[in-house]
Amino acid sequence: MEAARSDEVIRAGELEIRPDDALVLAAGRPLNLSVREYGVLLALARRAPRIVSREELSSVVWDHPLRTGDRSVDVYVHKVRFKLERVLPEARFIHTHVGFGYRFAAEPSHGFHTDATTR
Amino acid sequence: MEAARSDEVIRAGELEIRPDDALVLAAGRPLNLSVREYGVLLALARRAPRIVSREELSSVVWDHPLRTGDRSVDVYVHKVRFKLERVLPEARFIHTHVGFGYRFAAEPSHGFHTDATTR
DNA sequence: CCAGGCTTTCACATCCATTTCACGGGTGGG
DNA sequence: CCCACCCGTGAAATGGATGTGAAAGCCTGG
Repeated sequence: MEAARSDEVIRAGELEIRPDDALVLAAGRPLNLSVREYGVLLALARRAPRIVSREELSSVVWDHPLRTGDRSVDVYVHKVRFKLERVLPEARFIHTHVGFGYRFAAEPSHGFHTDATTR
Repeated sequence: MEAARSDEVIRAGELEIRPDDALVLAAGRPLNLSVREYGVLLALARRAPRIVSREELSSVVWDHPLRTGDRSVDVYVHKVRFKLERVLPEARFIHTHVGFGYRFAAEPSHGFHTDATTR
């Protein structure tokens, strides 16, 4: 065969991430993510259920500390959310913790009431 | 490099690859591919559904690492796509993942909507 | 030596990703 | 109620990656 692979696979609901293949599957179908989008998703997923700060995301995905006024992390979280919601509307994967950062977890989209899970 | 069992057959939609005979059938009809074209197609097909980087394609098909500025992989992907589309217009087999590489899979040509999830 | 196919290289077109900006809503403190 | 800060979001601006046609170089069978 070819190179040995670590066979790492991250699953959350209908989502499946295969870091070895740079591949993300949503309900079995491959998702087309850009490099940064993929980086953000993977970084969050690997650290679940921890809350990951923007600073950490920046240094991990962008490879440099977060500059003041830089909104790129927010923008990319938004892009990933958008693509995920498109394919898997029934679940939410990236949760905001105001003042702290973001947290990855597959949770049902519903949650009306003062959602205690995301605050 | 690609040793194989004498009965290996890869099928994807109307496409069939028989590595033992270096033969590619499109809807039952043999397709005429050059050595490089065949190499690219086979390498991608064997690694499906993985995303295969240009670097990997270069080392597998060309037998040497990808030099900076070398576009031969892109050119041959284009040639294979062209020949496949000519014979099987209803399906797309080689998908681009910008920043990552190419992925082999038989998918209907007619894109769904503005769906940017899988190009 | 010649012809034709294959391969490589190049130039340009196009598409896409990334960054950056702007605006607005939300929240919590005072 | 006002204000400072945080976050969501659309969109312009920018740069990089990929698609593509064609020229140029190679190789092999005849």
